[in-house]
Amino acid sequence: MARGSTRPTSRDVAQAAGVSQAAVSLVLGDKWRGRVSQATAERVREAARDLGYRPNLAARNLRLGRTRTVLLVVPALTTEFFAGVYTGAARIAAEHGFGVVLYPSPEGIGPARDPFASAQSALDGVIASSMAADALTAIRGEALPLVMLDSDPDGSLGAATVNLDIADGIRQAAEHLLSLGHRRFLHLAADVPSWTFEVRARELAARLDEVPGTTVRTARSPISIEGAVTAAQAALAAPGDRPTAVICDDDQLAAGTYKAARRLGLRIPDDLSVTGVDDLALATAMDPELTTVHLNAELFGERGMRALLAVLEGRAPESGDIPVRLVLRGSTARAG
Amino acid sequence: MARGSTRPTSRDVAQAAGVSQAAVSLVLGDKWRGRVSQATAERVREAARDLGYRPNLAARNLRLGRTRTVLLVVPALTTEFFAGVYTGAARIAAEHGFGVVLYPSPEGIGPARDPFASAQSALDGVIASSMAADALTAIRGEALPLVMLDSDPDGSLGAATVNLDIADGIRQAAEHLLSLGHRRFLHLAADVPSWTFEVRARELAARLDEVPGTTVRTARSPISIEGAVTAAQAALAAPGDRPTAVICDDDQLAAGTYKAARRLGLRIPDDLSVTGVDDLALATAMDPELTTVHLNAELFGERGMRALLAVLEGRAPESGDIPVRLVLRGSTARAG
DNA sequence: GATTCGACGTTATACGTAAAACCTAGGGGC
DNA sequence: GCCCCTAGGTTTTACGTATAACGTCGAATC
Repeated sequence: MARGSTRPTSRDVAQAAGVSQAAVSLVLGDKWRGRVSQATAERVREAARDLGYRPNLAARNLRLGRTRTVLLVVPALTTEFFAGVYTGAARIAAEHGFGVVLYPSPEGIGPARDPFASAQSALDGVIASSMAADALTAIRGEALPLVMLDSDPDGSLGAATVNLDIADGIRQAAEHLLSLGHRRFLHLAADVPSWTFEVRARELAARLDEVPGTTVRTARSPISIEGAVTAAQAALAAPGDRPTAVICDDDQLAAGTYKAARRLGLRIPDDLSVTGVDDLALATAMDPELTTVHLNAELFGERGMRALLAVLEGRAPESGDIPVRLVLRGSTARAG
Repeated sequence: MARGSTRPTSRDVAQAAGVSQAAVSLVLGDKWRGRVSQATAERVREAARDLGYRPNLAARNLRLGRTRTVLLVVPALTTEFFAGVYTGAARIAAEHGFGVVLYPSPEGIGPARDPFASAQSALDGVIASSMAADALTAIRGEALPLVMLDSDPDGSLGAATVNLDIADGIRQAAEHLLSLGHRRFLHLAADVPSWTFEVRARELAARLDEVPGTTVRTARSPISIEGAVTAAQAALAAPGDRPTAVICDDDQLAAGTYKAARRLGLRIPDDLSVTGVDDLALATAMDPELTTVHLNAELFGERGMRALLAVLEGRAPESGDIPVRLVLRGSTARAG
């Protein structure tokens, strides 16, 4: 195809078709109705095909002042959750002629590298998870159209937000465990400063406060299976009456709790009920399968992208949280 | 910062500093030794800072004809393996002033969407996993500098390859199980056409053929925990002497095998030994912990990026496969 | 005192595209 | 016969940057 030398430009196509460069631009940009004859348009398209012409995106972006590319800033890709968010966002983007570039907040790449230098590409807008804390300040400075995922609607300084109804999910989990007779809880919380985790803590405390006789311990852990093992083990082995139910901020923490329970000789769900949040593949791989709050990651990404498109077009984004639901499996049982 | 109107250009900076646009370019491009006085350079830098100037990447890319951006094409982001590859590649890229854009091969986005349209950005080169099959033909057509990950060194048409020494890993696993007395094997293979899986099958067959009295069944499964459950269950329950050891193409398949074993009432490792490949976080979360071939994903990404940089500079990429090692844990035991 | 030279800049140009402004011929209306 | 309109193009310009080519002025060389 490419003759080894340099890529063909629209001028090369014009020459091959015997027209001006402007005509090529009109035809290929589909703006030729009434400006170029049917026959000429066909000649141009044929020449472009023969030469293997691909428009130079740098030139187009420069000319148009926009790139039809948005950045998706995520905390990490160590679980399939944000992969799902990306899939949803990319699908909607593709339907509107946009591309999505992923920016996983760097761990070990360097101290808070600038996402915009990294993407090396001008951007029309940004979708950012509130969990990608170190990238957020840089994003703010750019004054780009911005949609925040799982972020405080009041504290987001006017940026559009798209949220999962995580409060309702935690409420469902608490309700479920209460109805099974549990009264002594452990909240295994993610040690990450993000609204989405603050909500979990607030909602859980609020609900359990309403029920007389309940107690709740809180332990904090980094979001990883290994980290959760030590945190859960310490919290479960602490003096005082042992909790009978553990509410984990996500499925990885729940997996760590399983391992901690094994080490302590506790059986799930007989001695200890456990719930998670996310519904990763991990959740059904464990023994017993994990009762967890299912999050629709792809829908989350879709809604995020739709909101950004709305912002870009000056429309108001769709409002309302995305519903979630507790999936009952084998890790929860009647308090013994 | 940006006054709500439009972003400042190098010309705005020039005006603010009382110099020409060319001088701004020289100073900010660090090419001013002997061409601009120290004092003027400082004035320019200050003006740029005050205005919040950011160079327009589209313009720079157009002018230079390169983008210092490479594309990393991966099959999926459902495990942390390719997240590690990205981290390694991005680290090396950053050291050389490059950015890395991730392109997860689409599942459900559309029929083989063009990665280059998607990235919406001109690219200097591509690093592609051989597992991202549907994207590969599009990549070939672009005649871009290309590095293949885990691809057949002979069949890659001259593209540079960087490979894990997966053959050695499988050999270590087979050796380990043979030394424990196992003779009846199940190979749970990934149902994905990729060199990296062909190598596993070939190497395993070759090693077991050398030992008289061994038998090996093969089952194929899509790469997911759920998919592996059915495949492993069927293969283990098939008529004939049951295998005593299962060699899985990756850890997700191993996790599925655990679940299948539970359903069949088989205990690991007493009734069944299991090995995997990858060493995901999953591997140590399972009970018992999984004996598996540890792959250094970050090093893999680093080597891939280094090879691409070499290609871009016309040097020969470093050769030699990346070593791997079997990590012994609790899922393998003496054949009963 | 003419020449050279380095320090310090400026002017001009090109990258490839999109689109506004312009041109030309032929036909229809009056 | 003149005017205007439309179809079917072309010429020109601008996007913002990097850099090659070109000045200028004072000091140093011979």
